[in-house]
Amino acid sequence: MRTQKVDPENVDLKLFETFSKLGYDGASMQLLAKATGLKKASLYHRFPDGKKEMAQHALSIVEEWIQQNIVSVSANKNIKPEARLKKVIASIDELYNGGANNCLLRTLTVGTDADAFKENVNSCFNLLADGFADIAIDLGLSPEAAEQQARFINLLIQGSLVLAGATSDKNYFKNSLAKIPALLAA
Amino acid sequence: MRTQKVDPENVDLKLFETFSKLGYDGASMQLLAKATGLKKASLYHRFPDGKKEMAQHALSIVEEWIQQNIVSVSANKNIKPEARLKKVIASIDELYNGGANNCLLRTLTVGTDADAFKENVNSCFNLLADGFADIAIDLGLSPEAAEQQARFINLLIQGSLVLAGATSDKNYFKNSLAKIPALLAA
DNA sequence: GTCTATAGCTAGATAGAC
DNA sequence: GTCTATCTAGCTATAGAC
Repeated sequence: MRTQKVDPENVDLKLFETFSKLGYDGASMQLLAKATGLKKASLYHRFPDGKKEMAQHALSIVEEWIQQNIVSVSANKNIKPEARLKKVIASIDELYNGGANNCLLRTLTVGTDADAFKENVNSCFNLLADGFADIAIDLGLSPEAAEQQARFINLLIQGSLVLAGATSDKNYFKNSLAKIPALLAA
Repeated sequence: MRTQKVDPENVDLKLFETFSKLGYDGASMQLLAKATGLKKASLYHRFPDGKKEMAQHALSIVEEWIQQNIVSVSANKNIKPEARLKKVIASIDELYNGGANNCLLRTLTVGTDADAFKENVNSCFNLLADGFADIAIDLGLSPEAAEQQARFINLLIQGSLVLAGATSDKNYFKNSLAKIPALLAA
């Protein structure tokens, strides 16, 4: 196996960023090639099933990110739940660049091939909710209340990103993140 | 002027629906033609500036809808604010088909030509917020609190539509609508 | 005002040299 | 593994008959 001349992790990042910003239909192969620094044919070498595979790969990157930065952290009983919550909120702040970035889970649910991504998008939202619910339970909420609040946090984040993007006012996002601790208090 | 063989209002509706569902990049001229029942060339006759004008037109339809169903109703002092609120919530429920439909204001903010629609999308969100704030003030909230809650309602609606769409669970939307009255109580 | 036909281009995808 | 060159199909948009 030859050495890859372009760093795979950077390719991953650029695919994620481009699909997040432009959605599936808006992210053309030309733009993806320019963003990654690879020619189109090279992208097809890495992703033989084409653009759909690239978007699915971007989704899988998000799923791994959620596992590592939300689910694993949320389940770590060695850390106080308050501290875990602070960590996952900081991670989400970073993921969305303080509210400046779109969410891939949202942008991939609109377009001609939205159905192809729905299952994986749904499972990402479930993972996120599971993470928040884990912390909420350790903070003293009932499992039912924890799940309900965790789902509401997903809603707050998505709504704030839509409004922040549409109005260029990141405060929607910042304010929503700030509300989370109170929502999970017993 | 010859008679238009295809009802303009139905064309408007289909443009709105198609752009809402698929976004700007996903709504191809072919699909728009099929949806409206007009051939591509006929669509260009009605919208000489092409697809961008069609999307802007769909946006303007939404803006008019908001004026008529939210802003005007919210400002109508002849009706009790509680009743006005009920009406506008019912209208929003209808607009989004109980949470089954995407929001055009959201889908047009993602894609290669998102910048072209940002200003009008922003003004639609402002109109919506103004409507809710109007009612909130009449319900006894301070102007500052009214504006803050009205913006939060926009966020709730958008977030709930994203989650409802991604998970096929309309309860996200229904529950968010149900929360609105309490949010505007003095 | 609507249509058929088509121009001109870009899309996603592939072949084969290196 | 990456590239140039290219294919076909789809895209937006236009010309011109009716």
